[in-house]
Amino acid sequence: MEATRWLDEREDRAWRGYRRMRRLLDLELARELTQDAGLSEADYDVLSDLSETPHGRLRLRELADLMLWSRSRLSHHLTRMQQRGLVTREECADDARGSVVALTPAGRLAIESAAPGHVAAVRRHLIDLLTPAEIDALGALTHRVVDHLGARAPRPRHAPEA
Amino acid sequence: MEATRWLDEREDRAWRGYRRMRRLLDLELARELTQDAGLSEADYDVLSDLSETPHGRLRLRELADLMLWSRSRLSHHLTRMQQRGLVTREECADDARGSVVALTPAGRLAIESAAPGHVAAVRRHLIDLLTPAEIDALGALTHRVVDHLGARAPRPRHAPEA
DNA sequence: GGCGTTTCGATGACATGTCAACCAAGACGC
DNA sequence: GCGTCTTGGTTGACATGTCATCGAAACGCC
Repeated sequence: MEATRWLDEREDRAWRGYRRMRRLLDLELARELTQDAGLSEADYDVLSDLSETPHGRLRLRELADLMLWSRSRLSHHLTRMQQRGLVTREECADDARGSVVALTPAGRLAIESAAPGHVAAVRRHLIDLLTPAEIDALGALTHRVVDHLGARAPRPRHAPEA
Repeated sequence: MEATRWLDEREDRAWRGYRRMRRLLDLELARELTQDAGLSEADYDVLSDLSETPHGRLRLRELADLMLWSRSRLSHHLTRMQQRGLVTREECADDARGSVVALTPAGRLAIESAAPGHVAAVRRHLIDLLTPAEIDALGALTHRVVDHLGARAPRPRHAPEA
């Protein structure tokens, strides 16, 4: 057990800033999204990912992996979105266990109406506040961290554990 | 209504990277924290903020503002932490409505045992992956966004609304 | 002092997320 | 084909977060 390397002043500033930004940005984006479009961020992300696929369709598992959600969470959430008419579940042709999530016309309308406002909010509260160099730096740094974490994310079959 | 300024390739890369990092980092830090210290991130933040004050004490409202939590959320959470013996509520001398949250010895022990491991994890999965320049850039950029958002956060008394 | 307004915190109903258990069906070895 | 193991998805119990409401106390004005 070695002496802890605490964060120095600059590291601490970055870490605290990150956490605070995270929280404030979340609150504000969620607030605007509910107010302007009647969607939660979760709803938006589901609809957004679906709308980016060829036919607005994805296997439940694929969508869950894409969003880094548990299947359970997604299943519960889809049930609620289905009741609101935003998505439907269809049987899967090539795997009788599976189900396919599909965007309804209402769902497509919802995401298409919500997107411009949401993107504008993302710009207003984040992107447009950054210099081009900062945007590139943020892109580089986040992807590096994602790669690092991603490597350990999808735990191998039996989770050998260190 | 003007044409939407969608995100260009670099902006999109930064925005997606940010969201993905956010999620993965959260999952991993939370996982390690529960495993190593039996604390949730919420627990950790409460204990951490308390331990940074002179006597491990804060008014409930102050703590809520500091954490950007609603009072209701904090109140519920404290009830649970109190049952686990990590904090206590005390009456407030100068304001009979108020209550003061105080760290118990067990609470202080918990945060002091958890901190080194948590800081190490933050280093391992984020800080140590960044160059000094990136750390400074992250500090600068996040604080700018926080200032921007903070200005509109604490809604004025009667929330005049635009 | 008395009255209306605001703040503090707690609470209960409800929305959302997590976890473990489950069933059904594919995959694989033989 | 037949056991066995793994995977896909659902479900129910429970943990956590949100929202509206409430009572008590402080504040401000007269």
